[in-house]
Amino acid sequence: MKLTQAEWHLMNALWKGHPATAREISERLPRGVDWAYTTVKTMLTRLVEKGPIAEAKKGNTSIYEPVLTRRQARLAALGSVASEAFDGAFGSLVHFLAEEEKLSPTDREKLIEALEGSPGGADKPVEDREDD
Amino acid sequence: MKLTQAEWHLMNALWKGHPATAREISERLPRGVDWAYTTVKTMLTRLVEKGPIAEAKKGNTSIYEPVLTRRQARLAALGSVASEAFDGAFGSLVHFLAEEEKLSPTDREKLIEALEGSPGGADKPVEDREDD
DNA sequence: TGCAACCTTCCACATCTGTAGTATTCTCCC
DNA sequence: GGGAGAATACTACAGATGTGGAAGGTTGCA
Repeated sequence: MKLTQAEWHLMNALWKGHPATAREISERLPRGVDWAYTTVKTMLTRLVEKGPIAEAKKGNTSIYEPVLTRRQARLAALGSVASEAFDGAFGSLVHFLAEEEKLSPTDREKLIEALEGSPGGADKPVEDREDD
Repeated sequence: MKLTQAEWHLMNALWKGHPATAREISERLPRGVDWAYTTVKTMLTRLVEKGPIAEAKKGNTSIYEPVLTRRQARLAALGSVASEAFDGAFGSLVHFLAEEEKLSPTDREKLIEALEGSPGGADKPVEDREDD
Protein backbone atom coordinates (compact mmCIF):
# COMPACT_ATOMS: atom_id res chain seq x y z
CA MET A 1 0.00 0.00 0.00
CA LYS A 2 2.63 2.51 -0.92
CA LEU A 3 1.12 5.78 -2.03
CA THR A 4 2.41 8.18 -4.63
CA GLN A 5 2.58 11.86 -3.89
CA ALA A 6 -0.62 12.60 -5.76
CA GLU A 7 -2.31 9.79 -3.90
CA TRP A 8 -1.21 11.24 -0.61
CA HIS A 9 -2.96 14.46 -1.50
CA LEU A 10 -6.17 12.60 -2.10
CA MET A 11 -5.88 10.44 0.96
CA ASN A 12 -5.07 13.38 3.17
CA ALA A 13 -8.13 15.15 1.86
CA LEU A 14 -10.25 12.11 2.53
CA TRP A 15 -8.90 11.53 6.01
CA LYS A 16 -9.82 15.10 6.84
CA GLY A 17 -13.43 14.01 6.81
CA HIS A 18 -15.26 11.01 5.55
CA PRO A 19 -17.21 9.64 3.91
CA ALA A 20 -16.84 12.28 1.28
CA THR A 21 -17.82 12.84 -2.31
CA ALA A 22 -15.36 13.47 -5.09
CA ARG A 23 -16.27 17.12 -5.10
CA GLU A 24 -15.72 17.50 -1.41
CA ILE A 25 -12.38 15.86 -1.70
CA SER A 26 -11.36 17.98 -4.62
CA GLU A 27 -12.26 21.08 -2.66
CA ARG A 28 -10.07 20.05 0.21
CA LEU A 29 -6.93 19.57 -1.80
CA PRO A 30 -4.05 21.70 -0.63
CA ARG A 31 -3.38 25.03 -2.26
CA GLY A 32 -1.15 24.47 -5.24
CA VAL A 33 -2.90 21.29 -6.22
CA ASP A 34 -5.43 22.52 -8.72
CA TRP A 35 -6.69 19.48 -10.46
CA ALA A 36 -9.63 19.30 -12.79
CA TYR A 37 -12.56 17.55 -11.23
CA THR A 38 -12.15 14.68 -13.66
CA THR A 39 -8.57 14.26 -12.60
CA VAL A 40 -9.66 13.83 -9.03
CA LYS A 41 -12.29 11.40 -10.14
CA THR A 42 -9.80 9.34 -12.10
CA MET A 43 -7.36 9.17 -9.23
CA LEU A 44 -10.14 8.19 -6.85
CA THR A 45 -11.22 5.40 -9.15
CA ARG A 46 -7.68 4.13 -9.30
CA LEU A 47 -7.34 4.29 -5.56
CA VAL A 48 -10.49 2.26 -5.20
CA GLU A 49 -9.09 -0.34 -7.60
CA LYS A 50 -5.82 -0.42 -5.75
CA GLY A 51 -7.53 -0.79 -2.42
CA PRO A 52 -6.78 2.14 -0.12
CA ILE A 53 -10.28 3.52 -0.37
CA ALA A 54 -13.76 2.15 -0.79
CA GLU A 55 -16.56 3.49 -2.89
CA ALA A 56 -20.27 3.32 -2.28
CA LYS A 57 -23.10 4.68 -4.36
CA LYS A 58 -25.67 7.04 -3.01
CA GLY A 59 -28.02 7.52 -5.88
CA ASN A 60 -26.02 8.83 -8.73
CA THR A 61 -23.14 9.92 -6.60
CA SER A 62 -20.16 8.03 -5.30
CA ILE A 63 -19.12 8.47 -1.74
CA TYR A 64 -15.68 7.49 -0.65
CA GLU A 65 -14.37 6.10 2.56
CA PRO A 66 -10.79 5.34 3.48
CA VAL A 67 -9.90 1.71 3.99
CA LEU A 68 -6.26 2.31 4.66
CA THR A 69 -5.84 4.28 7.84
CA ARG A 70 -3.56 7.23 8.04
CA ARG A 71 -1.46 5.44 10.55
CA GLN A 72 -1.05 2.40 8.33
CA ALA A 73 -0.07 4.61 5.43
CA ARG A 74 2.46 6.41 7.54
CA LEU A 75 3.96 3.18 8.75
CA ALA A 76 4.19 1.91 5.21
CA ALA A 77 5.84 5.09 4.01
CA LEU A 78 8.39 5.06 6.78
CA GLY A 79 8.96 1.35 6.33
CA SER A 80 9.64 1.89 2.71
CA VAL A 81 12.18 4.62 3.39
CA ALA A 82 13.81 2.45 6.00
CA SER A 83 14.13 -0.36 3.53
CA GLU A 84 15.47 1.73 0.67
CA ALA A 85 17.63 4.22 2.46
CA PHE A 86 18.60 2.55 5.70
CA ASP A 87 19.46 -0.99 4.72
CA GLY A 88 16.12 -2.13 6.02
CA ALA A 89 16.99 -1.19 9.55
CA PHE A 90 14.24 0.84 11.05
CA GLY A 91 16.38 1.52 14.06
CA SER A 92 18.99 2.97 11.79
CA LEU A 93 16.47 5.45 10.47
CA VAL A 94 15.54 6.48 13.95
CA HIS A 95 19.18 6.80 14.82
CA PHE A 96 19.83 8.95 11.80
CA LEU A 97 16.95 11.18 12.71
CA ALA A 98 18.22 11.51 16.21
CA GLU A 99 21.63 12.52 14.97
CA GLU A 100 20.14 14.97 12.55
CA GLU A 101 18.17 16.57 15.30
CA LYS A 102 21.23 18.71 15.67
CA LEU A 103 21.08 19.73 12.05
CA SER A 104 23.63 22.10 10.63
CA PRO A 105 22.24 25.33 9.22
CA THR A 106 22.93 24.37 5.61
CA ASP A 107 21.34 21.01 6.13
CA ARG A 108 18.39 22.59 7.75
CA GLU A 109 18.10 24.66 4.62
CA LYS A 110 18.27 21.57 2.46
CA LEU A 111 15.51 20.05 4.47
CA ILE A 112 13.31 23.08 4.21
CA GLU A 113 14.03 23.04 0.53
CA ALA A 114 12.98 19.44 0.32
CA LEU A 115 9.83 20.21 2.23
CA GLU A 116 8.98 23.10 -0.01
CA GLY A 117 9.73 21.06 -3.06
CA SER A 118 6.20 19.81 -3.28
CA PRO A 119 2.92 21.59 -2.85
CA GLY A 120 0.68 20.64 -0.02
CA GLY A 121 3.24 20.71 2.68
CA ALA A 122 4.20 23.22 5.24
CA ASP A 123 1.25 25.47 5.39
CA LYS A 124 -1.46 25.16 7.95
CA PRO A 125 -1.28 22.16 10.21
CA VAL A 126 -4.17 19.80 10.09
CA GLU A 127 -6.12 18.43 12.98
CA ASP A 128 -4.17 15.71 14.61
CA ARG A 129 -6.41 12.72 14.97
CA GLU A 130 -3.93 9.95 15.37
CA ASP A 131 -5.73 7.37 13.31
CA ASP A 132 -7.85 7.20 10.17
CA MET B 1 16.68 14.64 -5.88
CA LYS B 2 14.08 12.10 -4.91
CA LEU B 3 15.16 8.60 -5.81
CA THR B 4 13.02 5.71 -6.90
CA GLN B 5 13.47 2.30 -5.37
CA ALA B 6 15.57 1.03 -8.25
CA GLU B 7 17.70 4.13 -8.04
CA TRP B 8 18.29 3.54 -4.39
CA HIS B 9 19.70 0.13 -5.21
CA LEU B 10 22.16 1.67 -7.61
CA MET B 11 23.11 4.51 -5.33
CA ASN B 12 23.59 2.19 -2.39
CA ALA B 13 25.88 0.06 -4.51
CA LEU B 14 27.83 3.09 -5.59
CA TRP B 15 28.15 4.51 -2.11
CA LYS B 16 29.61 1.22 -1.01
CA GLY B 17 32.74 2.14 -2.94
CA HIS B 18 33.55 4.69 -5.56
CA PRO B 19 34.46 5.58 -8.17
CA ALA B 20 33.13 2.42 -9.67
CA THR B 21 32.42 0.99 -13.08
CA ALA B 22 29.03 -0.16 -14.22
CA ARG B 23 30.15 -3.72 -13.86
CA GLU B 24 31.36 -3.24 -10.33
CA ILE B 25 28.13 -1.59 -9.40
CA SER B 26 26.07 -4.31 -10.98
CA GLU B 27 27.98 -6.88 -9.01
CA ARG B 28 27.23 -5.14 -5.75
CA LEU B 29 23.48 -5.03 -6.15
CA PRO B 30 21.60 -6.70 -3.36
CA ARG B 31 20.53 -10.27 -3.68
CA GLY B 32 17.19 -10.39 -5.36
CA VAL B 33 18.06 -7.60 -7.73
CA ASP B 34 19.29 -9.46 -10.76
CA TRP B 35 19.40 -6.97 -13.53
CA ALA B 36 20.98 -7.47 -16.90
CA TYR B 37 24.14 -5.49 -17.30
CA THR B 38 22.43 -3.27 -19.86
CA THR B 39 19.70 -2.49 -17.39
CA VAL B 40 22.25 -1.27 -14.91
CA LYS B 41 23.88 0.76 -17.62
CA THR B 42 20.61 2.36 -18.62
CA MET B 43 19.74 3.29 -15.07
CA LEU B 44 23.20 4.71 -14.52
CA THR B 45 22.90 6.85 -17.60
CA ARG B 46 19.59 8.15 -16.41
CA LEU B 47 21.00 8.90 -13.00
CA VAL B 48 23.80 10.86 -14.60
CA GLU B 49 21.27 12.85 -16.59
CA LYS B 50 19.21 13.49 -13.51
CA GLY B 51 22.19 14.59 -11.51
CA PRO B 52 22.79 12.29 -8.52
CA ILE B 53 25.90 10.77 -10.02
CA ALA B 54 28.69 11.90 -12.30
CA GLU B 55 30.33 10.00 -15.10
CA ALA B 56 33.89 10.19 -16.33
CA LYS B 57 35.54 8.30 -19.13
CA LYS B 58 38.64 6.23 -18.67
CA GLY B 59 39.41 4.98 -22.14
CA ASN B 60 36.41 3.09 -23.30
CA THR B 61 34.97 2.65 -19.85
CA SER B 62 32.78 4.92 -17.78
CA ILE B 63 33.53 5.34 -14.15
CA TYR B 64 30.87 6.67 -11.86
CA GLU B 65 31.06 8.81 -8.81
CA PRO B 66 28.22 9.90 -6.54
CA VAL B 67 27.41 13.57 -6.53
CA LEU B 68 24.50 13.26 -4.15
CA THR B 69 25.71 12.08 -0.77
CA ARG B 70 23.99 9.35 1.11
CA ARG B 71 23.12 11.76 3.83
CA GLN B 72 21.56 14.22 1.42
CA ALA B 73 19.54 11.45 -0.14
CA ARG B 74 18.36 10.28 3.23
CA LEU B 75 17.36 13.76 4.24
CA ALA B 76 15.51 14.21 0.99
CA ALA B 77 13.69 10.91 1.41
CA LEU B 78 12.65 11.70 4.94
CA GLY B 79 11.75 15.24 3.96
CA SER B 80 9.55 13.91 1.27
CA VAL B 81 7.75 11.57 3.63
CA ALA B 82 7.36 14.37 6.12
CA SER B 83 5.82 16.56 3.48
CA GLU B 84 3.47 13.95 2.10
CA ALA B 85 2.47 12.08 5.19
CA PHE B 86 2.97 14.50 8.05
CA ASP B 87 1.64 17.78 6.73
CA GLY B 88 5.14 18.96 6.12
CA ALA B 89 5.96 18.90 9.78
CA PHE B 90 9.19 17.10 10.31
CA GLY B 91 8.67 17.23 14.02
CA SER B 92 5.38 15.48 13.57
CA LEU B 93 7.15 12.61 11.86
CA VAL B 94 9.58 12.31 14.71
CA HIS B 95 6.73 12.43 17.15
CA PHE B 96 4.88 9.70 15.31
CA LEU B 97 7.95 7.55 15.31
CA ALA B 98 8.38 8.07 19.00
CA GLU B 99 4.81 7.04 19.65
CA GLU B 100 5.15 4.02 17.44
CA GLU B 101 8.15 2.89 19.36
CA LYS B 102 5.59 1.09 21.43
CA LEU B 103 4.25 -0.72 18.43
CA SER B 104 1.43 -3.16 18.80
CA PRO B 105 2.26 -6.71 17.73
CA THR B 106 0.11 -6.63 14.62
CA ASP B 107 1.54 -3.32 13.58
CA ARG B 108 5.01 -4.56 14.16
CA GLU B 109 4.12 -7.37 11.82
CA LYS B 110 2.86 -4.93 9.26
CA LEU B 111 6.10 -3.06 9.48
CA ILE B 112 8.20 -6.14 9.08
CA GLU B 113 6.04 -7.02 6.16
CA ALA B 114 6.64 -3.63 4.63
CA LEU B 115 10.35 -4.00 5.16
CA GLU B 116 10.40 -7.39 3.59
CA GLY B 117 8.28 -6.19 0.75
CA SER B 118 11.27 -5.17 -1.32
CA PRO B 119 14.57 -6.91 -1.93
CA GLY B 120 17.71 -5.37 -0.63
CA GLY B 121 16.49 -4.78 2.84
CA ALA B 122 16.94 -6.58 6.06
CA ASP B 123 19.80 -8.87 5.37
CA LYS B 124 23.31 -8.03 6.33
CA PRO B 125 23.88 -4.59 7.71
CA VAL B 126 26.24 -2.45 5.73
CA GLU B 127 29.16 -0.49 7.03
CA ASP B 128 27.97 2.62 8.70
CA ARG B 129 29.93 5.48 7.27
CA GLU B 130 27.72 8.40 8.02
CA ASP B 131 28.34 10.32 4.83
CA ASP B 132 28.87 9.71 1.11
C1' DT C 1 -41.36 19.77 -18.54
C1' DG C 2 -37.35 21.47 -19.72
C1' DC C 3 -32.93 23.31 -18.65
C1' DA C 4 -28.80 24.29 -15.75
C1' DA C 5 -25.78 22.16 -12.85
C1' DC C 6 -23.73 18.29 -11.48
C1' DC C 7 -22.23 13.61 -11.79
C1' DT C 8 -20.48 9.65 -14.18
C1' DT C 9 -17.91 6.73 -17.40
C1' DC C 10 -14.71 6.25 -21.09
C1' DC C 11 -10.83 7.55 -23.58
C1' DA C 12 -6.50 9.92 -24.46
C1' DC C 13 -1.90 11.08 -23.98
C1' DA C 14 2.63 12.49 -22.32
C1' DT C 15 6.18 11.19 -19.13
C1' DC C 16 8.43 8.26 -16.01
C1' DT C 17 9.98 3.60 -14.49
C1' DG C 18 11.69 -0.82 -14.91
C1' DT C 19 13.83 -3.96 -17.85
C1' DA C 20 16.51 -5.46 -21.53
C1' DG C 21 17.82 -6.75 -26.59
C1' DT C 22 20.82 -5.49 -30.53
C1' DA C 23 24.24 -3.62 -32.85
C1' DT C 24 28.53 -1.35 -32.80
C1' DT C 25 33.01 -0.15 -31.08
C1' DC C 26 37.18 -0.94 -28.16
C1' DT C 27 41.05 -3.43 -26.48
C1' DC C 28 44.01 -6.70 -25.29
C1' DC C 29 46.29 -10.86 -26.19
C1' DC C 30 48.16 -14.53 -29.33
C1' DG D 1 46.63 -8.31 -37.59
C1' DG D 2 42.77 -10.71 -36.20
C1' DG D 3 39.50 -12.37 -33.13
C1' DA D 4 37.26 -12.93 -28.31
C1' DG D 5 35.34 -10.58 -24.80
C1' DA D 6 33.97 -6.32 -22.79
C1' DA D 7 31.89 -1.85 -22.92
C1' DT D 8 29.06 1.42 -25.19
C1' DA D 9 25.15 3.50 -27.53
C1' DC D 10 20.71 3.17 -29.35
C1' DT D 11 16.13 1.46 -29.27
C1' DA D 12 12.07 -0.75 -27.46
C1' DC D 13 8.31 -1.61 -24.79
C1' DA D 14 4.95 -2.51 -21.13
C1' DG D 15 2.97 -0.68 -17.04
C1' DA D 16 2.43 3.18 -13.73
C1' DT D 17 1.55 8.08 -13.05
C1' DG D 18 -0.28 12.56 -13.77
C1' DT D 19 -3.73 15.19 -16.21
C1' DG D 20 -7.81 16.05 -18.19
C1' DG D 21 -11.33 16.34 -22.30
C1' DA D 22 -15.83 14.62 -24.33
C1' DA D 23 -20.16 12.85 -24.06
C1' DG D 24 -23.93 11.41 -21.85
C1' DG D 25 -27.04 10.31 -17.55
C1' DT D 26 -29.66 12.57 -13.33
C1' DT D 27 -32.08 15.78 -10.78
C1' DG D 28 -33.87 19.60 -8.63
C1' DC D 29 -36.00 23.77 -9.50
C1' DA D 30 -38.37 27.42 -12.23
